[in-house]
Amino acid sequence: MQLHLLHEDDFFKWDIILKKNSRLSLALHTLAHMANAPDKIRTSADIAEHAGTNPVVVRRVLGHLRLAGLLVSEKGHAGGWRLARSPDKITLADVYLALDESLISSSDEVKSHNCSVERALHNRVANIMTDIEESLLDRLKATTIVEICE
Amino acid sequence: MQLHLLHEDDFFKWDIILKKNSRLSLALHTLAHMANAPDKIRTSADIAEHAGTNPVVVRRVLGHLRLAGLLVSEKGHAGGWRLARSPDKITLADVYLALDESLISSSDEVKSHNCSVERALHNRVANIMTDIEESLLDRLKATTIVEICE
DNA sequence: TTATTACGTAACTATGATAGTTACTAGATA
DNA sequence: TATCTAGTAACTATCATAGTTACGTAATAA
Repeated sequence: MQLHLLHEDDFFKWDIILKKNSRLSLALHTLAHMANAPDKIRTSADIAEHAGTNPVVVRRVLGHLRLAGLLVSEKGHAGGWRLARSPDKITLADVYLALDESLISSSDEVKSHNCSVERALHNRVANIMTDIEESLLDRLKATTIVEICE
Repeated sequence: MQLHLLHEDDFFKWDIILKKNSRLSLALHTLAHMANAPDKIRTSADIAEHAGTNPVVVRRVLGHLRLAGLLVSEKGHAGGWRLARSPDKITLADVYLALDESLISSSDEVKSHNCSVERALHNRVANIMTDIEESLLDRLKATTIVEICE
């Protein structure tokens, strides 16, 4: 434990996210359904029931999509969620980015590495992961949420 | 909570690993140092001290590399760890695979999805991630642990 | 105007993955 | 035979995430 406290920054960690991450699943699943009936307004309760989760979790996740301009939400009677634009204008990359997902940890640019080997290793892997993430985004950009339902 | 219990399999989750995963960091860092002095035998205690972690954690992680034939370990006096083959024959991909890392969860082929949209979405994303992982492995294969120190 | 509906969000709890730790066994060597 | 080191089981600690409760805010129907 002392070791951890003394050396916790010694190691870089290039973090790849999405592990057991259901936010992207929830977001894409919901958007895909919305793409099938773009005018229908859905409540977080309905979405949550279909997805097998909690309305608060739904509002939490879809809130990111609202901030990114992919969804709009309305309060009160007959309120709920709907697409903010045509579903053929929403790509998987839009959703990925809206949720701040990234293969590389943002805490990556963490404190300097004491060890030159560590620095070199970090640079190598960071370069690779940056390229890979770019490839991933290119692929995600090539698919819209409409295409999922076809 | 009941919802979770009732519907926990409703959602697919394509898991991408490495998040906050220090196993790969520890493995590569250690191998890179070993590549600098291939004949030197290092104890898990020495490695742990340099890495700022625990000898048991080191043995646990390096054990995977031993099973994969990248390292050998010896017990007793003057025992410890060393490379099993020339460092220019060990690529980053070897290490990645030795640790059973994968961008895609192995629990991905989980129970059937009740929802056709979910199935379609899963297939789309799984295809993309499979391709991306292949690209990643290609990139990792192109770098050996020797090159890190140069 | 008031009741109802639904989002927005804070604060807390539960779960699960991972690392850290202790303690022991097995094997090798001085 | 004493010492050193790996191997490993079992436990604890930490942290990220999801789930939950509770309440405030806004919109609308009556």
